[in-house]
Amino acid sequence: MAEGNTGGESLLFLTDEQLRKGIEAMFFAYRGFTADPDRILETMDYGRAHHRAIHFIHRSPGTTVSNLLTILGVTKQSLNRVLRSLIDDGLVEARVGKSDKRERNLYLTPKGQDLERQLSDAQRARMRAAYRAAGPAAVQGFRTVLEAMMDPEMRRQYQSLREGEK
Amino acid sequence: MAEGNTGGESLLFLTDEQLRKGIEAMFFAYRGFTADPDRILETMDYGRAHHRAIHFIHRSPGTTVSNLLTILGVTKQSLNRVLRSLIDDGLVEARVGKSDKRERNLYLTPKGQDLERQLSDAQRARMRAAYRAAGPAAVQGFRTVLEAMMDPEMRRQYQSLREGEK
DNA sequence: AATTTACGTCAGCCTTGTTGACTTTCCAAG
DNA sequence: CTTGGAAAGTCAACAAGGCTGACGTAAATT
Repeated sequence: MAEGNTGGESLLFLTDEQLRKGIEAMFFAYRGFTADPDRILETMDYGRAHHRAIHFIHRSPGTTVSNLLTILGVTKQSLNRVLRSLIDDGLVEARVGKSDKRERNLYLTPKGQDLERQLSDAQRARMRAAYRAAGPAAVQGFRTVLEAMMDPEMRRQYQSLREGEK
Repeated sequence: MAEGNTGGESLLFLTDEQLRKGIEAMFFAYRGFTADPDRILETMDYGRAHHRAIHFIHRSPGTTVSNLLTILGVTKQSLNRVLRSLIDDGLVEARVGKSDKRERNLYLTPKGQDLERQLSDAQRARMRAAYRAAGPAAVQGFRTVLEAMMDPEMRRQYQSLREGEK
């Protein structure tokens, strides 16, 4: 980490100007981040809300509705509208919980997995290109800052989602 | 770019898993990023759209409506609704263009500047905390990756907005 | 048996995005 | 000087996706 940054670690010069640049970088980058999936989604009858649901169901197959509510941070009425259309269209399957029959365990159907693939391929392609252009050290810094920017509760969600990985 | 990825980090292992982590980091971090201004805005009658307009008017005083349209990427009808409420509430002033009288040059009134301060103070505080926690090298990487993630046109917007700085 | 939890749903509201159509103003080129 | 077209504003209608509140049902928990 001994970067060419003004003598070792030094102090951070956090001028308002620098911070404002960071803020705008987030704004413009997030637009790019969602642009590709958005283009795919709008050809179907879906939006970003469907994408988010699909992403996290793919990510944690068998997750319950209330888990999803916590992660997405929306009301059940709002999620239900989205989930309903995905189930009706045969992209998501909701199985009654085995141990607790009040719960619904959510899974992507093969059709749902197809769409998930399309969407995440597009999003990963952009992320990959950005990572390549920026280099490994930058990637590390990118993730570090983003993690520090999350609300504590969301950081826990983010990190706990990483537990299951190899 | 002399590709600094030769350093101890070796080649980039861009597994789908790593890319997915980056994607989720963006998702959760953006939530944190907007959380503080959102809380302030909801006490008034404003939303994120008002925040964006205020931000970029503050940023480039005297900018025209069509400049703003390009930067924000929305329709004029959508922007107009937001702009109208800001003008009616006395936060924004629209002066008829001096050289071209069809244009409207937009400025924040003192009242508008007050709100801008409030909002950006909140947002900067979080950004500052994240930067401090992550360190200077991480900040550099953060900005580099975000910039690489933008659409080319947005990157130009982002960079041209930086020209005027000292 | 009573209460709580998980989920679904109906109804209605708001913000913020969209199209399409139309007008006014005004610069600039013919 | 006339006219074409750009810039801006406005009206109307609509959709996505947030929200609240109220209510129902089945299952688990106490």
